[in-house]
Amino acid sequence: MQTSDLRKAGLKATLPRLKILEVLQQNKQDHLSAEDVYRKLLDNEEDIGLATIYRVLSQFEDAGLVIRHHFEDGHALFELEQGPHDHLICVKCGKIEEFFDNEMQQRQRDLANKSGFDLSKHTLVLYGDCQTANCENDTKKDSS
Amino acid sequence: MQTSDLRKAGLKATLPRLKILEVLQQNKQDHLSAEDVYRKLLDNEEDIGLATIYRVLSQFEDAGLVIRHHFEDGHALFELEQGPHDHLICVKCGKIEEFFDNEMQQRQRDLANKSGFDLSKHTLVLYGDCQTANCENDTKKDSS
DNA sequence: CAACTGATGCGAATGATTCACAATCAGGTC
DNA sequence: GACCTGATTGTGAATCATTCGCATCAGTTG
Ligand SMILES: [Mn+2]
Ligand SMILES: [Mn+2]
Ligand SMILES: [Zn+2]
Ligand SMILES: [Zn+2]
Repeated sequence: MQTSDLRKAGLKATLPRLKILEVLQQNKQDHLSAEDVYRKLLDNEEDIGLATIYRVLSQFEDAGLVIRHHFEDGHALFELEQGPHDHLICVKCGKIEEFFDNEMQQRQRDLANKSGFDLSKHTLVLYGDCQTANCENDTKKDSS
Repeated sequence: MQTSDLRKAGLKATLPRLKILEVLQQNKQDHLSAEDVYRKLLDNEEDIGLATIYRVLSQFEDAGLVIRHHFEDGHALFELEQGPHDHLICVKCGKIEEFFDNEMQQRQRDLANKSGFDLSKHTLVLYGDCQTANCENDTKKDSS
């Protein structure tokens, strides 16, 4: 039960929070907007106010449970914290892939230090053409 | 004269466009919001509508004259295109430094290829504590 | 310098996100 | 278990950055 996850984060285990966490866990692989979460909850007969979703996602972010991204369109996308990784986004179909490269992380740390910064986090997004068969058709509209 | 820059980009050399371009050139080192540009123009007695600034900045972006960034707050910041470089942002004072690392770029290309992507651009931002004496006071856009 | 066409300026519209606040709930206390 | 109290929620209104609509205006071309 994720009740303990919430308690551990210093948050009361309320129903909205449990349901939102559940949606995030069921979509580990995706990057969801607040609206996406809202819709998925509605599909599940859970009518939770959009403002609550925004509030809870921010609380989760503060608690280190989720990561908020601002990819190129400026809108926020959320995902469950699952360890460090970076993103590869297809500029044609919008597909988002994840990857992790230790050597790159190391080099980033070195570069930051070289400028006198104490690195705390980073954002790396690679944009390109995924060149797959089903690209382009599937134009930027995935869910469920 | 930057009139030729605009013509070359296929844009009419109008006064608003020339003035906006001028502001960008006078602030090469900064990353300006549309509002910032608007204010700087007002300071210069140039009263250009904010909507025009947004429109022109987008046109400049399409023409490859400027780069639009969405750093963590989601709001757009613009800068004149001046060749590839990445950013280092102080999480305390908001200072933005630039750097370029060829080896990193190479590694990014390799990683993208490994996933079958044809890399077209990337975004790398390192966040950390700049640890300088005038950090924290200088708070450019911070509050709390 | 007239005509054509695109560009501007304004204010209204939009869309994502936040706020205000009264009603409700979770979690500890007897 | 009932009670209390502060935290949390739902609702709608408010905000903020950004975009649109449209009447007017200005560059460019010949
Ligand atoms: Mn991810
Ligand atoms: Mn820059
Ligand atoms: Zn694709
Ligand atoms: Zn600093």
